[in-house]
Amino acid sequence: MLDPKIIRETPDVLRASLAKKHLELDLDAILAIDSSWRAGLQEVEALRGKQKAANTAMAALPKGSPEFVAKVAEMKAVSAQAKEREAQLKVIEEKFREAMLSVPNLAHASVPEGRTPEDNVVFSLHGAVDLARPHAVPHWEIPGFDRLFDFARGAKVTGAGFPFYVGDGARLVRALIQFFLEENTKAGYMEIHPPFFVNGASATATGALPDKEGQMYETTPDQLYAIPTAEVPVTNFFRDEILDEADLPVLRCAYSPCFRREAGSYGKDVRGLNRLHQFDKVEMLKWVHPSTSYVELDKLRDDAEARLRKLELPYRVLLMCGGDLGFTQSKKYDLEVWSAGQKRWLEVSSCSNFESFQARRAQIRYRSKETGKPDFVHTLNGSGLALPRVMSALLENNLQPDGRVKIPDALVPYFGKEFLSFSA
RNA sequence: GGAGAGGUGGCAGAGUGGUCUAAUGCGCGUGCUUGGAAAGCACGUGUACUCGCAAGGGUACCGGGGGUUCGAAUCCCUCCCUCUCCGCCA
Repeated sequence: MLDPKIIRETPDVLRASLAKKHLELDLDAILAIDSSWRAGLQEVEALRGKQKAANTAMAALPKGSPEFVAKVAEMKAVSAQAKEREAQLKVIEEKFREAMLSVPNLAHASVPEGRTPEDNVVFSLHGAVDLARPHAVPHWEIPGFDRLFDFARGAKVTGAGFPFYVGDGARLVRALIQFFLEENTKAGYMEIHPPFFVNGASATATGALPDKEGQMYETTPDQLYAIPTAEVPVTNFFRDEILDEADLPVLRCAYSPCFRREAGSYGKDVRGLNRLHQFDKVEMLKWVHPSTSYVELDKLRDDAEARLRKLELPYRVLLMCGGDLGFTQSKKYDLEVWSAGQKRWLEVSSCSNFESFQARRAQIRYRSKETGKPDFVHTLNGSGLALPRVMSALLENNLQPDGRVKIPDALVPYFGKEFLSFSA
């Protein structure tokens, strides 16, 4: 959520940002709701004041006295009017709230112009892509792949996009989760193991609702949402709290499975491990002082990159253009790993600064030492990392002539052996 | 899932229809005192929205929502949460 003052006092700033993000919004309608809300509020407050004054006066009067009875009759009318006006105000308030939730976050000045993913800027490139083996195959064509990554049985038991990981496949998942958690903890992110379902309030606070309603699995009859990312429960960890400024920045990491309906996805993007309804991810999150959030974003991105470097995977960093930025982000980097068999880049991490957008929705603040007053923190998060596409790259890039997959040195202690075998 | 008891400010805890902008204590802040500190004393100490150039006003908030009433922390309904006991169970 944006500060209503931005809409009210500097609508042109928002208009410029909307243009950069290529989003449409009827600002004038929101401004009209806002001014009618404020007019109504003043009216209601005046009536309330009248009631309060009468209340004080009546308390001093004898209960059955003529003055008292007269006052009751008089205040009955005021009370009825106040009730009516309040009901009207409530309707307007709800409209205003909904309107505010439909306002996207501002884009940062450093976000490049552009409309489509093709307009994203290649921020940096790491590792030698031409080292990739020319004869590498997509991971789903590797002999024995189906034994370790059992999509058929997953489809039977649950549905498409819910694979079983078997034997060395399961071992690889476990090793990567452990590896990522260890590395992140060493980098200063305290580990959290969150709930995998959240309520509507939490989903709204991070922007998953109402923006991505159809993308989440929803339970009945309890109306809980299966988390699309650990970002949702963990960001809400401090919901409605005021943090101590001295504790900032707060760093956390969390493993969770992620559940996404991915309605509307199709084609080669969804082959093999590229896009699943359930996948594993370790997420990194930060709550920071507003003055430091862009420095912290760079550090966050570098932390995510460090995981890929340690796994010896070639990758590139994209700086997302305005049109590809998303509803809630102010600035975002995507990390893409090179997948030698598919000969394409696969997104494995997304590092974003939300500034105060999430903090305002979730009411996460810090108390400023300077003013003594609470102010909204800035929140950031980034994958560190998402597993399936990292596995795609590992399988395809590290496939040996004998059909085994070389496990990167850094991962061996977690995997327990140097090669993954499809025949085991 | 069933029965019962609860949910009040940073914390503890009083308040069962009217001056509650919530007693009292603790904590915290400033000052006095002191060589310095403690103790003691004095004063202060929530959040949000809104009006105003400002000084300074106003309104709301006692778990959430709704109701009764001229008036609700207080009465009624409902939901959520916590605790105790029972049932079921990894």
